[in-house]
Amino acid sequence: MDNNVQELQDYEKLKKARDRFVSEVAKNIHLYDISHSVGRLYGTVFFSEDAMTLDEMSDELGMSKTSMSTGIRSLVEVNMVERVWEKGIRKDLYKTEDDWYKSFSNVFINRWRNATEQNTIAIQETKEMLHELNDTTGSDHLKQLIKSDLTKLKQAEAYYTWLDDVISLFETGEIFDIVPKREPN
Amino acid sequence: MDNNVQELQDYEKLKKARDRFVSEVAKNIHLYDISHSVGRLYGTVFFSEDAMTLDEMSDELGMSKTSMSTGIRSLVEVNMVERVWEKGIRKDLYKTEDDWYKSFSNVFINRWRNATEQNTIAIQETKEMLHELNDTTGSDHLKQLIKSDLTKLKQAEAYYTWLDDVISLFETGEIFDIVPKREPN
DNA sequence: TACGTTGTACAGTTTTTTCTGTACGTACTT
DNA sequence: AAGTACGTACAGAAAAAACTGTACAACGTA
Repeated sequence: MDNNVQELQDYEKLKKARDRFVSEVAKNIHLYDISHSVGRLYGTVFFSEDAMTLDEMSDELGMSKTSMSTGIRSLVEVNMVERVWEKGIRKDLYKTEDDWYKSFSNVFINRWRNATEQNTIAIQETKEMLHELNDTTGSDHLKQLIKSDLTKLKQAEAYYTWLDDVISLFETGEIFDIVPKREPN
Repeated sequence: MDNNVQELQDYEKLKKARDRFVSEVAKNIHLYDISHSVGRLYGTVFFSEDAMTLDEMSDELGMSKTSMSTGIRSLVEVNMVERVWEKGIRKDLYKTEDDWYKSFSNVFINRWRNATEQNTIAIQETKEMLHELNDTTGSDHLKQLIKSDLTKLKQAEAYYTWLDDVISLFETGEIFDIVPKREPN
């Protein structure tokens, strides 16, 4: 039937349209420390009408089920995707967290919080090492270098403290008082 | 001489101390889309008393001069490192931008601004494609899917608009009114 | 209990990224 | 003009990351 042919072509067009967006998301998702194809995976699940099974994702993306499994897991870990249950369905089902403010902020906050924490610890430890060295060494030149290093570290430390404050802004949700959420129109 | 031996050991300790910090920076620098070893390179230049030449970096890190060249270039491109001139020195000299607020914010802003822009464009285009399809298709089911897709895209769009606002906060420096810079103490 | 389904650990392969050495262009020096 | 020093383009090597197929454990079903 002609109608069916036309309809199939139309579905193809839908796919194309979706793909335009998914490709772009995938291209930029690395900013959230997520790989390109996991980004595509996210996009695929995002557009799916219903929650998807691993097999469906595998079909849709033409990739191994193993990849889907690990990919989805990493998305679940950062709360961008959640597992859902449906009566009578034995397979695991997944859907994207639909609040982007939540899902993306979340990833962002976790990664950056973690990094600043680690860096701050490293600064403290480095400072300690330098102080100790300063107390034990007899070399004036070395003491001079240490002094200069400490100055640099203190500046870095100040920056990380600030960054930490910024992250808190997001963590507490205060950011939404300053930059209000936008309503879809 | 015993004193010399001791002093050498002390310099080693200085290196170790610096390394503690540099390693951590390198570990987390990927959040700024910079690779691990370019992160180490940054750290090395950061601690150097004087501006460094490519050869010095190469020695210090035990890596090829070619790598130093490309690494430094990428750091210069994102304004984390700058080239400096010193009278009588023919080689290129580099030092780190010492205002971390500037250097890091800069990288961050550029990358994210770029991503949101591209994503927003993609959303617009996808929306157009969907609207067109909606106008031409005869399938009710398809129209339903399109409607659902458009809703999702509008939500994403709202999120990106918000994100764009947030980035502007940093770009304009307004963020510092809200979260003031910290003074090193 | 035997059998089929589903998800994932793991080892090996493929792909991508990073790193190096060579070669060469440019610019300074003599 | 010839010689030397310097930075980088480019091609290939090495390393890292991503992907796949196989095998198996867990669980449900007959």
